[in-house]
Amino acid sequence: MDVVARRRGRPRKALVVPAAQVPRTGLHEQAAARLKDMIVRGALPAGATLVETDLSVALGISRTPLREALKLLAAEGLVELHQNRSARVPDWTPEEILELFEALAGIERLTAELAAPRISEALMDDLRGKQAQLDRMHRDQALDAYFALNQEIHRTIVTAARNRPLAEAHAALQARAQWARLRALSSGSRWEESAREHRDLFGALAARDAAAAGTVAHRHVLRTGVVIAETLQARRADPAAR
Amino acid sequence: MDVVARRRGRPRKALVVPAAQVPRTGLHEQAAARLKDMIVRGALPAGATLVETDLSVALGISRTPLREALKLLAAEGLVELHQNRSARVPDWTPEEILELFEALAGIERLTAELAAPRISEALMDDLRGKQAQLDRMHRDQALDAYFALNQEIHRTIVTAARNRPLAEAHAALQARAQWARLRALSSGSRWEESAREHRDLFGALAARDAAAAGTVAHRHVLRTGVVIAETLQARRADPAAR
DNA sequence: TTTCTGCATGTTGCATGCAATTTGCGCAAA
DNA sequence: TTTGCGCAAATTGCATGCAACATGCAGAAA
Repeated sequence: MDVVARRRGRPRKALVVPAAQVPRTGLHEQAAARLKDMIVRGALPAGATLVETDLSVALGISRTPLREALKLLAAEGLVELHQNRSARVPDWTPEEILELFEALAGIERLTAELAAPRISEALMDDLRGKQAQLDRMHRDQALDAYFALNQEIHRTIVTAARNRPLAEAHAALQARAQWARLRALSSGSRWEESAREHRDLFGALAARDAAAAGTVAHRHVLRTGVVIAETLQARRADPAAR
Repeated sequence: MDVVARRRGRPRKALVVPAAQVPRTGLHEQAAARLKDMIVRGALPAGATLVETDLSVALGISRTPLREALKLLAAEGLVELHQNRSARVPDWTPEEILELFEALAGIERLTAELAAPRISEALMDDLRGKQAQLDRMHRDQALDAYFALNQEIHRTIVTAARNRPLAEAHAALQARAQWARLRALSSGSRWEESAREHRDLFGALAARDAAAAGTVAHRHVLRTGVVIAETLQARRADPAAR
């Protein structure tokens, strides 16, 4: 049987007014986004068993789109699926988190190296502004805002690298990394170091020094991962520890 | 509502004989595997429109598992899904293929760097054997076998890096890369070069020289990508060209 | 007691049906 | 001719039903 359908008739002419791009999205996509958020924020705790019927009722949708959403999350490593078994939120060990940040560090090294020579002037200006703001937040000790902008800067650099597959790989790892970060809100001692690394990274990019940018990015992310993994390890031994 | 189910009753004791691990797998997974194969081999050509009903009949399954399979493939970039539109096999441009190999080269650099210090003796022996066999195939001009073993060696190195997230990212890119490789079966001129690079890579790994292994792996994959993208470009201009 | 077996219950995997949306095409108007 | 409109057919998105499988427990056997 021929399963390849072909376009029939003349192609429809494009509308003159492209009609506001409302990103209408299917229920499965919405469900995936909501579930991802719930897992990252801990509303669905590590180790939780997800029963399809319960979850579908909770989200107000039927099992069909929910199952599709779970498959998407499984592809990102956010849930574990096994044949004829309920989905589970993985309980990542500190070792796995370290592995994750090792991968993330490697990928951010690549993006930094690629971004250095090919970042556009517009993005460079954007980055300059963000870096200045980050410094202010550091000076003002605005931890939450620093945290958020930090993430945004990393994403900007990934964008500047202009490599779609790498950006996708990066995004796929980010959810789990965010889970770990939220669970081990960085201690103040690392803050100084982090801020300095960010200044170095920006400097290397501004100088279009690919090797330096890559090295700094790698060290920065890996150090972050080590600290987070250590914090998780300590908290695992003594859950009350802050 | 509480959507988190918990284990009830006493845990069942593990079987003494763990019963042969038959990897029973759902229809959606099988469908995804078959479709991936069909796309990579070109049975579903680039640009093809995939109508769910037709595909499900062709595969002998219903639309439900088929839709789940399509979602999985979309996550790997093997099909494009748009709201209320039929799935489509993307028609990757040579530029996109080059981007893909740029990402792949970066990731394989990372895996080579990680593998150099941490590869186990067993895997090193395995690799030694494969490298010797590859040299024989090169000498005997056994192109197909060389091609297949080549891929296997790359996967082995990824395994040796012992980093799950990186391995997953690598695997996700591999399908599209394979699509490109099959469509631009490498010209003989590049063969010599490729064989030499493989010897260099093995040498660097054997010497546990991470930097060298990374550099060689990166150059090797990127060169491959450049040649493939150029071939695709030429063939696009003149489809009859061999 | 401890271990095994069969059954009731809970849960997943898949097929099917229906409504909503898109698409193709004829036909009228400019 | 070209453009716009509207309807019918094709197609997707989602809900629901049912069979297969897994799980936990009661009761039998060791």
